[in-house]
Amino acid sequence: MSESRAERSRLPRGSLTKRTIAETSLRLLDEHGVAAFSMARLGRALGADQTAVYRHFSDKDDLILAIADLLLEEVLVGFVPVSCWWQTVADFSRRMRSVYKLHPAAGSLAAIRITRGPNEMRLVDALLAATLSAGFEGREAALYYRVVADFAMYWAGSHATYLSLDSEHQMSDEASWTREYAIVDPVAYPNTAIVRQDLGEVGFDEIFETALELLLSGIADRAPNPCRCDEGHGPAASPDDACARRSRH
Amino acid sequence: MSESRAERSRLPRGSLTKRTIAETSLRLLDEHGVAAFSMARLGRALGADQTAVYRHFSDKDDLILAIADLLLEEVLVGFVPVSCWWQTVADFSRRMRSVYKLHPAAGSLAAIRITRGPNEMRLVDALLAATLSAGFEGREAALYYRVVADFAMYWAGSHATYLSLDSEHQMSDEASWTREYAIVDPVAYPNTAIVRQDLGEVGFDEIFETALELLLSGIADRAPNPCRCDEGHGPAASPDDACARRSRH
DNA sequence: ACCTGAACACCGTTCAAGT
DNA sequence: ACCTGAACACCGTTCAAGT
Repeated sequence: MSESRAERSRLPRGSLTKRTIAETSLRLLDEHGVAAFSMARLGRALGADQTAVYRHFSDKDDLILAIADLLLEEVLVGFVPVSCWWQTVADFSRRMRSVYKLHPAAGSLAAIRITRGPNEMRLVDALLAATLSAGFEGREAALYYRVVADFAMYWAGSHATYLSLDSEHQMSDEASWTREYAIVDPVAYPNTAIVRQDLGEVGFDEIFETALELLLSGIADRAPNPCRCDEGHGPAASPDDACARRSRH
Repeated sequence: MSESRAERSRLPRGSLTKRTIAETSLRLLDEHGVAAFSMARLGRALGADQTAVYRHFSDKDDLILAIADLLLEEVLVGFVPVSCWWQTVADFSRRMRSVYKLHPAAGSLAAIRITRGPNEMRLVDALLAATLSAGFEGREAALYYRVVADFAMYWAGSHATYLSLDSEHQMSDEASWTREYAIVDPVAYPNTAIVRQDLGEVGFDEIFETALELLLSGIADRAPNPCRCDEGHGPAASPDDACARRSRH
């Protein structure tokens, strides 16, 4: 935490770069949330005047795109496309969500932003490779690529936004809102009353994994090529579930 | 547009209510976007001092929740749960997204916010009725309810946010970003190069309908009860596709 | 009880001036 | 070429004063 300095001397010439500014922004967002992400606080954290950032970014939105690219870079760390397209898409979706959950404030700002940077291009190409290896062609390949890419983006972004709002309102418990339904009026809302106990016990991880499995098994049903792996597809997909479904073709 | 008044006299006593303030906010957001949604402009639009709003809402976030509830109210207009759970869930998801697309600025602010108002409770109960009628019970019913509710919320919110950003950056064409991939380097990104022509031709409506159909057909595969309707399930689901799948059980 | 308006502590961004 | 700092036009919110 070198956010404030008692005495600040003029910074040496090339000490501010796009990367250091973006990294410092990300640290600031991680530590103090969206509310603390102002140009004034960023300048202080950099040991520079707040307006020095404008030499490197045209405006705050431009800086946010650089932060979004940092997140994508983190998604790419350890992401290795494999021959099985199911595994590749599932791995990408999980990594995307993990990184956004690790950086909820940055994730909420980066959500659905298109950076057009090399990190994004690499991810797009890897996902398209998976879609093509599933046997889809042309327009259909583009469609299913968009479906899985948007799915991963929207869920990661939405969960990050939720966590970001949550920590700002200091409620921390991710399932707290569902507990409010436990005291619902059974006459006005009979169906809610039936599952009132269960609603609070379903967590975001399980919801995400279920949605992911539904999506991928649906695509597998429609894909010309089954994937080339013989085992299960991760935590939520048991072998006899996912692979048996694919072997119908 | 009565946003500005040359001369403003003191407002009569009960002329400001939660509802009129929320409705004026929604109109302001629709007409001028998120950037124009300030307490100062809201006050002017109401013909009142900007601080008068604080008599009715504790802060701006409280007001945003009221706007979110207005959107849910609009989702409920014409929403009639039917005996077929597939149709009910599909109808809700489409209505949710339609309303958010009609109000992109408000939708981007309302995204993933929980209002706990009666409109929300009614929607939750209707979706739970659908899930239960599919034959799911207890914890599993709660899980599949959350999957479809979150799906609808995240896609509606993300598309609204995208449209909201879009109109702020004045690019309007929803597929413009995909065109940039048309000039991609085929050596560095070989898979992208293969489908470069097709990427720009896939629209958000088609992506959404495909994702919805994948999700619902996946749930139908796992549901104890097929739904009780004999026809197709809307624009994207042809009879021989959706209903044939369900009749496997 | 409800609306007003001055005041406060912030914002993002611009631009002429420094080094 | 790069960083500084005063300045500008905004923000959301508080609170004592009006009616």
